[in-house]
Amino acid sequence: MAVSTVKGALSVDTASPDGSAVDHVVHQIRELIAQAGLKVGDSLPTERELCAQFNASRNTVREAMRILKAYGLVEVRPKVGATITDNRMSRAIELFSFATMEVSRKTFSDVQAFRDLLEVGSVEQLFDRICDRDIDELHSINAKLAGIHDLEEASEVDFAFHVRLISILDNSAILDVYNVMKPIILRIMQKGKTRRTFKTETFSEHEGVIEAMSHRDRLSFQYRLRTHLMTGFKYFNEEMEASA
Amino acid sequence: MAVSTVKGALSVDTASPDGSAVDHVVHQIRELIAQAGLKVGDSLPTERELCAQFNASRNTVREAMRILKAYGLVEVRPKVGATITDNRMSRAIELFSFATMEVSRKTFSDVQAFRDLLEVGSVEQLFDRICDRDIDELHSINAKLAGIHDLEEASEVDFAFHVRLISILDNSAILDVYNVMKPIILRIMQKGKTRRTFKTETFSEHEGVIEAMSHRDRLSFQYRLRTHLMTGFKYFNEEMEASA
DNA sequence: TTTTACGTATTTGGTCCAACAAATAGTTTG
DNA sequence: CAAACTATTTGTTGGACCAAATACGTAAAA
Repeated sequence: MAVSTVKGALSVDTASPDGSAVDHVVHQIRELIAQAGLKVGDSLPTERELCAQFNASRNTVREAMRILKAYGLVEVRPKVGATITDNRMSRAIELFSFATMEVSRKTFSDVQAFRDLLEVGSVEQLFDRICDRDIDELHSINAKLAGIHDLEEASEVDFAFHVRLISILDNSAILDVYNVMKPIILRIMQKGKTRRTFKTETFSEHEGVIEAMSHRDRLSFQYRLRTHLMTGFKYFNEEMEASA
Repeated sequence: MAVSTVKGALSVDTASPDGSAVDHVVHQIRELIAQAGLKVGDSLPTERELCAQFNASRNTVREAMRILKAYGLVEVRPKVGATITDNRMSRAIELFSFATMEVSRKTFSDVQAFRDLLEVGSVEQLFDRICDRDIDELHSINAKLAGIHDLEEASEVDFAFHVRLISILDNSAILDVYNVMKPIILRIMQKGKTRRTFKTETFSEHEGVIEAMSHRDRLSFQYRLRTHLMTGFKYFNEEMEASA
C-alpha cells in the first residue's frame, strides 16, 4: 500500500463483481497484489490475516483463494501460505481438457486450416532457423510411432512431432496457443485412425516432411505437410451441414 | 447412473488429483456429470445432496463448486441450484485479462509474428471470400478511430478492425484464439502510441489495407498489413535481452 | 365452481463460527 | 550435526443462521 491513491481507472479494474462477498474478496486481493506491486514468487498474507484485513470469514477467504488458485494466479502450500504464480496458460489448457465434445466437420476444417496457416505458412522463418538437431529430434520423435500401444499414445506422439516442428520458430505465442488447443488437436488426430494408420501412413507422412526439411525443399515441405494435415478429413461425412 | 459400469478408461479421466478432498469432490462431480450424461442446461444435485453423496462437508463441496464455477462449467443461483453451462471460452478470456503484465520486446515480436501468419498468411483464402459488405464494414469500423477519446477505446477499435478482417475467413478456431489473446493484443496496440497516432497513422494504414482488399491486390495487401503489424516495434528498446 | 391473488412454509445457496487434523518451518535438544 | 519437538498455517469438518426464491395452500373474486 502507500502508493497510488490515484490508481483508479487503470488496468486492474475487475469492474464491480456481482456483490457476493467472495467476489468482493477476490477483487480486494487482486487490488492488494496490484497496489503492493507483488510479483511472481512473492507471498500473500495468511488466510487469517486476509480475514481480518477484509472483514470476511475464513470460509469466504478460502473460497476466494480457490478462485485465484483455479485461475492459476496463486499457489498455496500448507504452512507456508500462498505465493503468487502465473500458471494461467496451463489452466487454460486444463480448461479445455474437459467435456469430451465430439469433433464436428467444421471444427476439423477450422482447426486444421488454422494449423496450416501456422505450420505451412511459416516455412520461410522455419527454414531460416532449422538446424541438424531439429531434424534429428523430429526423427526420434516420429520413430516412437512404431512402439505405440493405443490411439491416445499415438496422438500424443503425433502432437509432440508438430510441437517440435513449430518450436523451431522459438515463438512462445504460437507454442502457447498450440498447448491450449492440444485436447482438441488430439481428438482431431485420432479421428478415423487406427493404430495401424499411425504406424504406417502418419509415420511416413512425417518422414516425408522431415526429408523435405533436411533438403530445404520448400515446395515439397509445404505440399507434404498440407496433405498430412488434411488427411482424416475424409472420415467426416457431410451430415449436418447447416447448423446455425 | 445405471448405465456404464464399464465406462472406466474413457475420456473423462481427470486422472487422480493431488488427493485433497476438494479436488476429489471436483473429480467426482465431473464423473457424475459424465455418467449421468448431463448436458448444458441440466441441473446438478443440491450442495447438501452432494455432501451426502460424496461424504464431504458442505464447505468442501462449496470449494469444489467454486472451482467448477471458475472453470465456467456450472452456473449457480441461490435457491434454484447449480446448472451445467459451458462458458469456458469466456473464462479463458477473463483469465488473461488479469495481471497487467508489461509487454516485453519478445512478447511483442512473437505475438505480431503470430498475427502475421494468420492475417497476412491467409491472403488467398481471404481474397476468395471477400465481399462488398466486408469492405464497407471495415471502412465503418476504421472510421470510428476519428472519434476516439482515449487509448483504451482506440485499441478496441483497432482490435475490432482486425477481428472483422479475419472473420471473413469464417474460421472459429482463429476467432476464438484471437479473443483469448485480446488483452495481450490490446496492450501491444497501445504500446508507444498516442491518440493522435491512432487517428492518423493507424487509421491510414488500415485504409491502405482496405484499399488493397477492394482492388484484390494481394501483394499490396500483404505489404501494407505486414508493415502495419510491425509498427510499434520501434518503441521497444533492447533492454533485458537475455532472460531465462 | 373456477380462477386469481396472496401469504406462508420450505428449500437452497451465502456467510460465519469453532474446532480438529495434517503438514511443515523453525527451534530446541541429544 | 542430527533428531525430536513446537508452533504456525492450511485442510477439513460440522453446525448454525440468514436471505432469497420457490412451491404450495388458502382465501378472495369472478
